[in-house]
Amino acid sequence: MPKGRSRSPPGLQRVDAGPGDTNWLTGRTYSKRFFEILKSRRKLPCWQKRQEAVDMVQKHQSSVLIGETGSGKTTQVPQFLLAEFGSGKIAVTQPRRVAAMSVASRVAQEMDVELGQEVGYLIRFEDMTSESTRLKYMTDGMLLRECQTDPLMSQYSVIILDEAHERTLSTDILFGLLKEVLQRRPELRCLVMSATLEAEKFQEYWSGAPLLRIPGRMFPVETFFTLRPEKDYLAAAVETCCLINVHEGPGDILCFLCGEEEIEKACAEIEGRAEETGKNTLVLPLYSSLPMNQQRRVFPPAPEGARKIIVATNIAETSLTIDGVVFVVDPGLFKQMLYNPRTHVESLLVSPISKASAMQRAGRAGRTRPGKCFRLYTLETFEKELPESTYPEIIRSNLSAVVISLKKLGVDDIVHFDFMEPPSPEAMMRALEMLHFLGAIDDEGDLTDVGSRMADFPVDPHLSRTIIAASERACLTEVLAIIAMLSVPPPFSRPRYAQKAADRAHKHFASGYGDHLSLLNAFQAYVSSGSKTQFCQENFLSERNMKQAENVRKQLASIARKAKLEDASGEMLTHSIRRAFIEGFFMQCAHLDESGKHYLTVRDQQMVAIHPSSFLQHKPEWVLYHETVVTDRCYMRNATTIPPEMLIEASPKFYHPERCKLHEHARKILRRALPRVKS
DNA sequence: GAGCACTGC
Repeated sequence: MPKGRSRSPPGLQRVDAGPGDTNWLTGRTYSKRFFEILKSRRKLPCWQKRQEAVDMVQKHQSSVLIGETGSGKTTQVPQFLLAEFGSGKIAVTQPRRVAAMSVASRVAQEMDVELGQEVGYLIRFEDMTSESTRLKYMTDGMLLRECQTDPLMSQYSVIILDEAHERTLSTDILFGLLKEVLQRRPELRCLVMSATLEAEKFQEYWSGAPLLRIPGRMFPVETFFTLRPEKDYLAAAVETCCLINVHEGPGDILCFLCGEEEIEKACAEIEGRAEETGKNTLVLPLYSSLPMNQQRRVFPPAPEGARKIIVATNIAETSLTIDGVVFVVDPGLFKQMLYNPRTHVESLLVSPISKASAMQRAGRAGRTRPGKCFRLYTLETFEKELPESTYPEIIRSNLSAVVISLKKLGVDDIVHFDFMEPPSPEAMMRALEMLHFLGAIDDEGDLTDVGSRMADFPVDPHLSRTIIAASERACLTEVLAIIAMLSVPPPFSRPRYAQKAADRAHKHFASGYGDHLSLLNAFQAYVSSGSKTQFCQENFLSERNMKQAENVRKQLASIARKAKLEDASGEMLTHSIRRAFIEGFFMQCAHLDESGKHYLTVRDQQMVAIHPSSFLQHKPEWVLYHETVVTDRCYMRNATTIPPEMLIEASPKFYHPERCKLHEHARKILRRALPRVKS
């Protein structure tokens, strides 16, 4: 309860304090800075609509708010609602951790409270909330996790799903869950906030929820299209950057490309051309695997008289915002992960962006003053070929993790779950089939004990099944370390200028069994090294990714402890570790074909090869692989040798030479191994 | 013997 006297009347007026008022949340006198910030907050477009926003949420259980860039929706609307609703907690979800952190910190300032007290954030690995927290910014995945222990979301009186237009996997699942919770909790309020379009789609899904549209505050951006389609988007992008550099006035350039390699190539070319023209230009690459200190270089303003040219992936479309950009070069492409449920193969493909993305990219030019956007495609392409919005993640993903977590949340009838965009029946079937193979669901489709324990772990079902198996085979510590390493971006760095040296250093970690055990060697060496920074430098390991693996391992270990999984390191570790992995990956194995040149997967006899980055130096008869990646060929990434008798022992149904459906050649090898099988 | 968009639990 507020202490002291507060002259602010209850309700919405609380946010618009005057001199002498005390903080309605804490009872403390407002600081000078509070009033300074308040002055600028009052100018945000959101501020004009605050009564409407509050009324809408009060009158309707679910509502939609479209707030364009610069409207202030993310920071202001939750404050309005908190002031008006008085009691109860408000959750505001974000797709990304950094956003949850930085917005919470900003709002804490605006409300004149200490971050982590009345205003806080909750993300994986960090809980910056306390008992007094009333406004909680969190990742959407975190709210989903919370539902496992509190399916009615009972601690909240309002739930705001922000950036809903991004349609992350977690947001889409939360949509469906919330719809059910709202029926059981009539007092609960839900507000879906989105930046773009799709308003009707949201309204329709939320059965006619009211809609409030708040304009943004941005500078105009003039958009140009090419007259003819470009054959070579990379060359066209480089050319356009150079032309702007020479012919346009001051202002930084942001150029969107698809991947690391082409970005580095483009940077080199633009730099070379800029030198020829004698322009003072700073060319900077930007992509997520770039070390942090190099990523940070894009933010400071260019030196006096110079121009910054930033060549970036999609990371600059939503995750990072760079001020000072006046020109945007947009080839209209990005890399997208697509999952084919029929073949079970994921592939990373260059695909056209959506109209919504194109608008978002163009908007990056109008943050500080009027800008220009050069689209390297025709107006006709834009109008006729670009989809309205990007395909939601849920309809292009492997659903096994989604299905197991819904089962754990008590959603039994997954097929009739109210998805805004229902995934294909085939994708659903494949996921159920996979979970059945893993023993996570029974013949009736109900979650088994094993499945229930698997769902506690924030990893893919193949991996959580491996964890359960490891606890039964006295190798949990080691398997958790390997899984942590498999869950982070590749930890072995191989800089262009020192590839040989990197390969030599990495050899120290090599295990003859293959990549899983090599990852373990690297992790153990890292953990026990004195100076970790120095160790990573000397051994060409990415310190960022190693630290992340350490975090993941800690979290997994703590979940395992709570689940009372057995953790004793036993004998014959290399044997039991591989045996544990088979439990989760017996469907992801491949055998050498008769010619001894290619591998065939056991799942569908697809031709695959060991990835060149593998530690495996020879071609073992049977390997287990973590994943396949498709480029010009199909590669198995992270592969480990498996003796055939171990496969028969683990899964006679799939590997018994007389019962399995494998090629004759594979059966021949299995037959030879049969006498060695321990029954 | 070749390449990893971007997130999240």
